[in-house]
Amino acid sequence: MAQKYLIIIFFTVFYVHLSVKKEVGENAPVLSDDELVAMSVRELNQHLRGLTKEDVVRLKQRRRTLKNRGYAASCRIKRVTQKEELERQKIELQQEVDKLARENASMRLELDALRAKYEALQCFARTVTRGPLSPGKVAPTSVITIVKSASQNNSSPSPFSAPS
Amino acid sequence: MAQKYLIIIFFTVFYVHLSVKKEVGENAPVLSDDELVAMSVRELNQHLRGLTKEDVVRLKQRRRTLKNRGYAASCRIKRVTQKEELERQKIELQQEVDKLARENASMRLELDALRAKYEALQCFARTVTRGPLSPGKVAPTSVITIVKSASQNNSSPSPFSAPS
DNA sequence: TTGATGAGTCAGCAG
DNA sequence: CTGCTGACTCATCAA
Repeated sequence: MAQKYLIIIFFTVFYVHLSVKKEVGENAPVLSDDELVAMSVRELNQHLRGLTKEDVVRLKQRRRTLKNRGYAASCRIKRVTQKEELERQKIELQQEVDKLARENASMRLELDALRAKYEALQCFARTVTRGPLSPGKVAPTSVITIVKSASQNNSSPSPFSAPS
Repeated sequence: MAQKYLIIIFFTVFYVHLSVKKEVGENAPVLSDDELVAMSVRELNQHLRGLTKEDVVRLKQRRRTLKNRGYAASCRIKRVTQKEELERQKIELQQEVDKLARENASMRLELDALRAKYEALQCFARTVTRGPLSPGKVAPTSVITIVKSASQNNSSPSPFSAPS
């Protein structure tokens, strides 16, 4: 009857299984996970003396699994580290953009102001140079005169201020 | 003897295990993973009719596991998507920084050039205005005269170039 | 219950 | 072999 053979097979399988478990139960506790994973190959080989071939395989597999656990952890840490790094760089670049934009805006203002001053001076120079020649038609241009007292105790006073 | 009981226990355990496997073997193939995972709860309940309580649990668990597989996949996709997005934004910001820096540099050149032109014009104006009056000592105070030109199409040609 | 995510496990690749 | 990473599973949390 088939069931009889099944029982025998099951028992056999389980006996093997049990005995293996027992051996593992006797030998494995000698090494903690931390010890096993931190051990060098040479140290490991010394602990492998007098063990079943199967036990050796089993122990090596446990070591590999423990190592993998660590690799997985560092993989995750690396992942979040890289992400944080990316975000940090992004913030840094954003700050640089802001700084440059501010510089840009202020320079644009400065440029506009200087252009205006330049043009004004240009007109003034025109009137001065051309005025004496033909006082008649100076223009449809308006004239603004600004007096600025710049020098306090200047030995060689300049009639014109430097551009702001 | 203990082993006798162990055999009985093992056999019992395995008999249950086997029969369960058999039931799964009979019922599971009816539904593919894709079908099961795509099924609504209501549809699922209809397929659950006439199944062992244990089978119901098993089928629901398989469904949950399949769903989880999908969740894990979208989690990974999301992760790489976010990373790509971050890198994209970083490149974008870097380009903006470059653009602003270029603008900045050219404006700085323009500003310097204009300042030089302004000062040259200023010197010229000084010689023109001060030369005739009193080449020596005019005053401890500086006077700036700014002329604002309002008209665009000036009929009279300008002796000075416009600011570049 | 559903969806998301950290951790652990395994497969499989690269050095 | 060692280390890394994608995929899967499970536990666990939040909605």
